[in-house]
Amino acid sequence: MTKNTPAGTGLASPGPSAPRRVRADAQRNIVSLLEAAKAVFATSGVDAPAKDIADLAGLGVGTLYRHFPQRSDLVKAVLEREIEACAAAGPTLAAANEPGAALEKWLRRLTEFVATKRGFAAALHSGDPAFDALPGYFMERLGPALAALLEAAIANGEIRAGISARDLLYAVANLCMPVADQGADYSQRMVALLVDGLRYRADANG
Amino acid sequence: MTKNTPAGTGLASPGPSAPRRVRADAQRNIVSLLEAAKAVFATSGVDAPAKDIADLAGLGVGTLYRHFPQRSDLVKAVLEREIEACAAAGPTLAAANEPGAALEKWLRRLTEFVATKRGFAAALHSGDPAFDALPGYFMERLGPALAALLEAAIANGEIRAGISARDLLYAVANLCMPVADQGADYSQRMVALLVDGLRYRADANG
Amino acid sequence: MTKNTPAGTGLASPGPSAPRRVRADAQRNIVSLLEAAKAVFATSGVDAPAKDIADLAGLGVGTLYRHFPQRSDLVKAVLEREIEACAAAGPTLAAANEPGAALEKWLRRLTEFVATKRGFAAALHSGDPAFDALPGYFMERLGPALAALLEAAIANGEIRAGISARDLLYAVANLCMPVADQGADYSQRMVALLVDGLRYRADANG
Amino acid sequence: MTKNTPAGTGLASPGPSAPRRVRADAQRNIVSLLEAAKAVFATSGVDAPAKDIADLAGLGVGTLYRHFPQRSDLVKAVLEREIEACAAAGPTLAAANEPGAALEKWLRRLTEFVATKRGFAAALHSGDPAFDALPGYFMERLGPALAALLEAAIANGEIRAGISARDLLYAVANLCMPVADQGADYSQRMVALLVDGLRYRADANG
DNA sequence: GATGAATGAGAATTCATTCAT
DNA sequence: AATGAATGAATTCTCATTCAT
Repeated sequence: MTKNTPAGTGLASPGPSAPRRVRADAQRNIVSLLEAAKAVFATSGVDAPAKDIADLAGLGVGTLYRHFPQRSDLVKAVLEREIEACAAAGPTLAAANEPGAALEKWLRRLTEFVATKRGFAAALHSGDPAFDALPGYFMERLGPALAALLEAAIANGEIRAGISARDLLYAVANLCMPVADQGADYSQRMVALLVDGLRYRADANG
Repeated sequence: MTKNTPAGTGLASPGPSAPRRVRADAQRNIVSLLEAAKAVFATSGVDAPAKDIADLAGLGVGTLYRHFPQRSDLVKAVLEREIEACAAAGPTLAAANEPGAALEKWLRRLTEFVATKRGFAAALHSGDPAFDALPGYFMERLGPALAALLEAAIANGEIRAGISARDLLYAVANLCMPVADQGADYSQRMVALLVDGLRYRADANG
Repeated sequence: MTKNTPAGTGLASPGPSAPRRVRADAQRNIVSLLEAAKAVFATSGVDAPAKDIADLAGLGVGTLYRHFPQRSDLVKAVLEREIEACAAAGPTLAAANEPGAALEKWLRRLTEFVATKRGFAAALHSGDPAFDALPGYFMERLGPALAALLEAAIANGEIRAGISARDLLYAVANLCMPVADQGADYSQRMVALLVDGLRYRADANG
Repeated sequence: MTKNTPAGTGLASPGPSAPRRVRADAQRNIVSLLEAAKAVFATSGVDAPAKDIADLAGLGVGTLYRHFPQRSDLVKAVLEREIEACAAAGPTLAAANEPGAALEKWLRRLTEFVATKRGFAAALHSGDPAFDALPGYFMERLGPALAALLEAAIANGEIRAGISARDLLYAVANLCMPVADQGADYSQRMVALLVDGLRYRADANG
């Protein structure tokens, strides 16, 4: 492992290129850190002091920095699995539903994920250069999944064309920002409204 | 005026209860501070160092704290006039347009204001307790204005019922958060989409 | 005073360009800091923790950083007066002695100063970019003084030509580095040897 | 060999008291570490992070600490061979040259060695107690060599008496400290000047 | 013997806020 | 009223050294 390689979740089995085994105790610590980070992010946002996270994990800050040299590495790792799962849900939903319904369900799922992950939306907006890479990562994984659903629904005449996956993705991320303790389903309602907007005059497509 | 009452814009004429005249030079300083704050907020966000604002105003930080003991007092004061103007535009637009068009135009105006005020949307979300009062203020002034427009459009059968002014207000505020340097009209497009959502199945109202 | 202007010793009376009066208490603090820095530099070298200096001065670190944003500003200020005095001694000695004797005495004086100022020589060599400006400052003030003495002695046939003021200045600075607790006059002996080197075959000049 | 005896270069054949053979692979690692240390010292000085050296050697830090418990052990080992060679050059030069010339040539050789070994001179001066033993080692090996050359030249009337080998050794070490990117031959020029100082009034000896 | 993970004590630096001038 | 000096807690990040694997 080179000097600054951030730790992944370590779940992937070592492929042919895997350069080095992760020691068992280190792996345990990484998991502790991720869990602690998840909890602290939820409580105090992604800008929480590194010490808080290390303390909760019962480890030294040095260990945190060793595995996650950049703050964004930690955030990314915390989100990694869930983003992946969300992306994977796209094809599944598309196979089991009408295109429009698949799109709606997927956006609902995305909303659930982002809205639950308090602090993730915030990280997307924090001016902190440490998070510069996050939006890109978010787009890279979820953009194609959404684009496919979008195209199918448009082709099927259920929604109108003209809105990019990118715009929609960020709109959802934005709508999930917590304000003034809205009810839990505020985000879902607003995203649903957005979807209705997509449906409005869908027949104007062709 | 008690020792720590934050300065308003000083535009209101001293009412019958006004205990103290604002000295002319103090008034000048308040204006300088507001202009400086506006500029700095736009550049560095509402969390910008107090010193930056005081420096730009050509004043000492002490003066800034005298007039605006809380950070949120300053933010509020900076926004006061524009929020007021936005609220006032409601009746005007209602008088000159069909209800649906009036709503749409007003939301466009609101979007323009919020989106331009980089940092305002962020302040709305900052966990900082200093800004706790901001969302309330925002709602208090603009809620009624939007509610009136909403009701008229619903009554006219142009949009469907079921969405509160509060939800919509925050949705706009959220959609105006800057992410990954979207184009300038991203916010307007998303808000328009939201409005289309309101129109979808408007006839299902009755 | 602009944001990062380091404090001088404040001894100069405010000339026509003096933009701002230094407050009396601030001036007192600056003096405390300089004295503390001098003591700490002597003990622990110029890389001593900022906290040590602030503590000794009975002030907060913030105050130290306010007046001396860069470490080198502090070092410079500590040395300023003595470097100045050393430079001033050049003409005086030249007026009262034969050229060769004047040169020798001046170098002796320089040696005394540098050797006493433990840490100064070290600062000159520390790779720390904060001190990048120091050698330049040292040269700028003392270079011309030495050059004048050197030229006079060469013209008088007492020493040979071919050694620059710059080389000699740095040689003295180097010879004053403390090693393995040499006796106090080690530096003087070595500089004297260097001067003898200058005298060797002085008549080869012409 | 006790648990923490630092590794030498391992060149000496195990004497009668050698309790343990150095394993071949350990010997290979020691060589790797010395080469890496040499390179890193040249680049970043003798205070370079231990990790940098271990990485360059392709080994773990633990291995570095096993063989060189103290930082100075490493520095000493890196210099060992060259210091030895320098010491050995004394008799050789003495046999082939007039005493004065031998002295001059040997000092030139010493200067070359010290000046090239960026960081060595610095280590000599670093307040770090880890290096306390270095000056002693330096003196112990080179002092006698220089003393012999010095005495011969004095006896021959070529230089004057009164300067100790110790003083001269440290003077060279000092003059080789890099300042303000002097030209590469600055050190040689200054040492030559010092030697001329020794020659000045050499006839006053007797 | 080798490894590299863990530790945690520093050190630098910033900035909101108070208060003497 | 205005000023801006002082404060020091808070935070980030680094690295020498130890020790479990």
